[in-house]
Amino acid sequence: MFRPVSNKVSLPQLENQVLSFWKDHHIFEKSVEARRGAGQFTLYEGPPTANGSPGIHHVLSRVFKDIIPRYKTMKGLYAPRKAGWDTHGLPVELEIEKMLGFTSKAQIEDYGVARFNAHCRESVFRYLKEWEAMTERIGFWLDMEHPYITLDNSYIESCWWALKQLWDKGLVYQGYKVTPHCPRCGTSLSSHEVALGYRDDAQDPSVYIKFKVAKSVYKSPGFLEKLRKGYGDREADFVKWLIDLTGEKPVYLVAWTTTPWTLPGNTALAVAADAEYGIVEVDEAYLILASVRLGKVGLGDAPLVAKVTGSDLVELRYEPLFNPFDFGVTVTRMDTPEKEGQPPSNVKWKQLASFNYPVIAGDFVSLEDGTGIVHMAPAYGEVDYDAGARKGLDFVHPVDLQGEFTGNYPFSGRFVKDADPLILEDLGERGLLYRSGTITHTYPFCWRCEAPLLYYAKRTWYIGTSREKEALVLGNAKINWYPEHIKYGRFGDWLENNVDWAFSRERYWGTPLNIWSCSSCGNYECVGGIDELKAKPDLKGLVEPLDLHRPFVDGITFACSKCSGEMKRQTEVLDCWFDSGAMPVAQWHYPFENCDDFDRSFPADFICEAVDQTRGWFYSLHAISTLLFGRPCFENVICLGHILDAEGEKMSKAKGNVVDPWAMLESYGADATRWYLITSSPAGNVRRFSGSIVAEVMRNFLFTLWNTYSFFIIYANIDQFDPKLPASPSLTDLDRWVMSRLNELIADVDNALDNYDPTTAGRRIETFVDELSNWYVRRSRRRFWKSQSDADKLAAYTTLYHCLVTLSKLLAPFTPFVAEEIYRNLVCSVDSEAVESVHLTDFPIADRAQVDTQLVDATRLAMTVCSLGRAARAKAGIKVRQPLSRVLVKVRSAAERDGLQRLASQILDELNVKEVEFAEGELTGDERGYALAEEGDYWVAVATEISSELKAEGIAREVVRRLQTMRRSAGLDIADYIVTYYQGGDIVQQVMTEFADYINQETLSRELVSAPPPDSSYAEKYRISDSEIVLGIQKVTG
RNA sequence: GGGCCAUUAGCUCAGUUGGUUAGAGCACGGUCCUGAUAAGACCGGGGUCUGUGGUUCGAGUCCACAAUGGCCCA
Repeated sequence: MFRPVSNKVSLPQLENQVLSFWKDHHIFEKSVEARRGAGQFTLYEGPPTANGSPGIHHVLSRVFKDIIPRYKTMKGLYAPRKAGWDTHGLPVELEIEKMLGFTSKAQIEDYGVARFNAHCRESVFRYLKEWEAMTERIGFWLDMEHPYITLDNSYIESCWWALKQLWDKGLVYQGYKVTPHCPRCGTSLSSHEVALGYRDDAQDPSVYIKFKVAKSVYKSPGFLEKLRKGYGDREADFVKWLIDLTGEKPVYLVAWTTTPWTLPGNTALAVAADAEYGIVEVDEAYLILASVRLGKVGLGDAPLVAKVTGSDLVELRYEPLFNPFDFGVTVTRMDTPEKEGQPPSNVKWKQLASFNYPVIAGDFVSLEDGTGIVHMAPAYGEVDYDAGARKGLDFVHPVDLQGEFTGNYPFSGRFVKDADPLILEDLGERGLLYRSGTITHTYPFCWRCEAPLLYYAKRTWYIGTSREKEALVLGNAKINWYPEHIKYGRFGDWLENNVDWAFSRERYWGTPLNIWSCSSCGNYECVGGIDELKAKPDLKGLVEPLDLHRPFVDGITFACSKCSGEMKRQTEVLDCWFDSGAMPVAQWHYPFENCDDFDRSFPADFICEAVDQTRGWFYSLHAISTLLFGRPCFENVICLGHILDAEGEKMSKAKGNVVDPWAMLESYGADATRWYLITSSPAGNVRRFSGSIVAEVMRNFLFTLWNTYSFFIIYANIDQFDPKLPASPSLTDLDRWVMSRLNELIADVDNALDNYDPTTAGRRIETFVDELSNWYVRRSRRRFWKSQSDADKLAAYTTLYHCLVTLSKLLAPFTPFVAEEIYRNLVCSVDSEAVESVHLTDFPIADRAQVDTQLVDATRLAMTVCSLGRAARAKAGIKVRQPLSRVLVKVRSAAERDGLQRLASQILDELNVKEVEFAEGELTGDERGYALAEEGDYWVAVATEISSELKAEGIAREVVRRLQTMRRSAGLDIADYIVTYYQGGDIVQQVMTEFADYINQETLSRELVSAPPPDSSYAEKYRISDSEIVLGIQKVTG
């Protein structure tokens, strides 16, 4: 006996029972262990950032992460899945800052880093619990007993090891990075934070500045020869020509800016090499700017003295607006300027005794605004800084982290924005201001304190990833991306445009930077592990038990290997993307232990995250792996599109349009949610989330499946079907058809999953379940219902049983709960030897020999014919219940006719007609007395004439239908026997006699009694075909 | 400002190498079928395939440009 099931099922309730079963019987662990020794399939779990509650988009990625390893396990592979949690980073800190009401780093320092970080640690574990609950409930099988956690000492130590490897390869260096900086909070902002604070109505100065060409430089003895030697004849000749042209009159290069406070930091001017520049004479002086901009700045009418190209101007020198040496500000320069195409080295900064302010060429120079000459301040702009690094420009940085001027300028001590007017006034007095106005434009402000953000160069540690660009690109060529366009699109472009990774952060809650520097000689040492640290000479400040976080590592010092001075740790922490990108090694505490585990699980077969991770985890994984091992660490990756709300808007807490996964899980269950996420759109697409479609999925797919299953259980139990009996040899065409479709399905699903396409696989299953329910079972009902137990009945049971058991296995990776329920009842209930879970079985293998494509094609055509036949009946207004004499079917070929002939009984039955005839060719007009429907090359006509015999038979069917409805209304069991009473006119009497056997059989009537129904019976009165009829049914006991 | 992706019925999505009249499900109206079904069948309304050009005998499909939305980078 199978366990009886109701056709009214609560899926969420069922799922909770299945969860208990899995837990009690350790099914996940067994599913993994059963394959030990087989080939390994590795999923790298991208660690969720545990700084908030999981949302529906997290369910999405976890479902796709789950389905592939489940499939691979059933295909016989050993697929351990280690959970991971990303616990460090600015978002965690920001939440604690918010909780404590802090707005600046100073407040954290005052509060105490130890206390602050303790809050961070605690908050992270609070969210871990929520994540674990969600993960379990959606059926994402993952080893959460042994997760990697990025805050563990062991994890941090592996990160240290990884960084030390890069250090030893000379890939780690210190440079400057221009970042948006809030002068009030005293901290840099992440790009996400910057995006929060853009205002498009910011008022700023819009000023045109005159930079005086330093003709005196060229007049110094031998300079032109020097220039000729260093830069070539062209530049030297141009300078000579310019001096000849302009004589003693001053020449100015005109540049435009909206940030006058950056002018003291100006050390170069950039021009567009190919653009035309004009030299105009104004008030006994010459001005140079792009020809196309002359009119825009009011110089359209000024006398044009000469035209030159941008490249002529390159290497021209000009006088500083503010000579840094006059104002007590140092000038530095990278010792070994980074040349194009050359790897960066450990840059040393050298203080200079003189300055050099040149004109350079830049492809970033726009002729759309300004003057075509761009003011460059390497300390205050990213483009400026990059140009400075490449061309070896001077670096002047007279502003402190509070945004106030240092040195002894007239405006020193002022906040930069307040200094703007003073700077302009000063320049104006010296005749260096050409024009001054204001502009309204978009500018970023701090989202916390509304201070204008300043772009600053700050000291930062870099990893020289661009040096390994070729390896990164070659490695990517070996990765399978789904969808494919990411490979050479978004991800490939990112690699092609690779820039060095600025990986240090001036924060508190993170993996501490494992670089110490000597306070005496400036020597740097990178420490690659705890034992290495403990072995350092004259080690001080290490407190046991060791916690590898700030502030506990901050006080650890040791003796410099070069000068015996005191080595102190650099105060920064690592970008948390370094943490997660190092997970291939750090999850195992490699190379300190578990080296075998690492070897076996590297590289991963599969990873899966959303598309925003191209610059995040996908990149950090790829970069670290390539730099450490020279190869990619993942082979296949599904890159998911984002989930938007029902209106196509991004989900955000602020908008209040966030979908709570628990609402879905509680209303419709995990399987419905999973099926929706898998099949509703391809993995890589953006998708709008719709709870109503989750409900639809539950009704249309899961309930159809469930009802097919419960239909089988009901009848199999009545007939005591034993699946262990040998399969019936007398399969009908209907059976052979569904077996054909089943084996096609297995092949399709297997193939799609093998190609990381669960969506196509799921949609195929959906089609099959529909066909199984609405054709196979619908057409087979009578076979299950009939009273005699013959070979045909057994064939139907065997076939449906096989389909359902196979479906449970095919569905196991998709809807693991309902698959488990169906499998356990169909298999385990009747076979104590069977494996206890569908997830411990092998994935079905398609048997091509069982696929009869001719039969499949013929059945498809038969379905079309039935569809047209029903349409024809509807047109004539004749119910399907009324039998008709014949149907005429027009087909295209003899082969089609033969195919349909084979299935004639199905067509007769479905259309309720007595015979089918086939015609070829066009309509002849002989179809009078027929109702007709056509589609494409086909037409189907049903004879509309109803003889008295047919009419009587129709009434008999009508009576059966009423009796069945009454049985149900009376609350009878499906297998209860009844006595039927009836009263009516002649026609009723005739029908009840003539069709007595048929009616008795269909309604489980022992006898038909022509008498008024007794009071104890269930009775109703109807009008059938213009006759009054009274029917009554009474249950027979015993 | 740059790059990538998407845009097909009210909603969610199919639509093969360009080739008859662009499909399905949901929702809506009507009729039918049914002792597995919360389902199903048939009919109906609902589409300038985002727009504009181009290539072609022929474009939802290929190309260019634009719009809208999303993501990433500036």
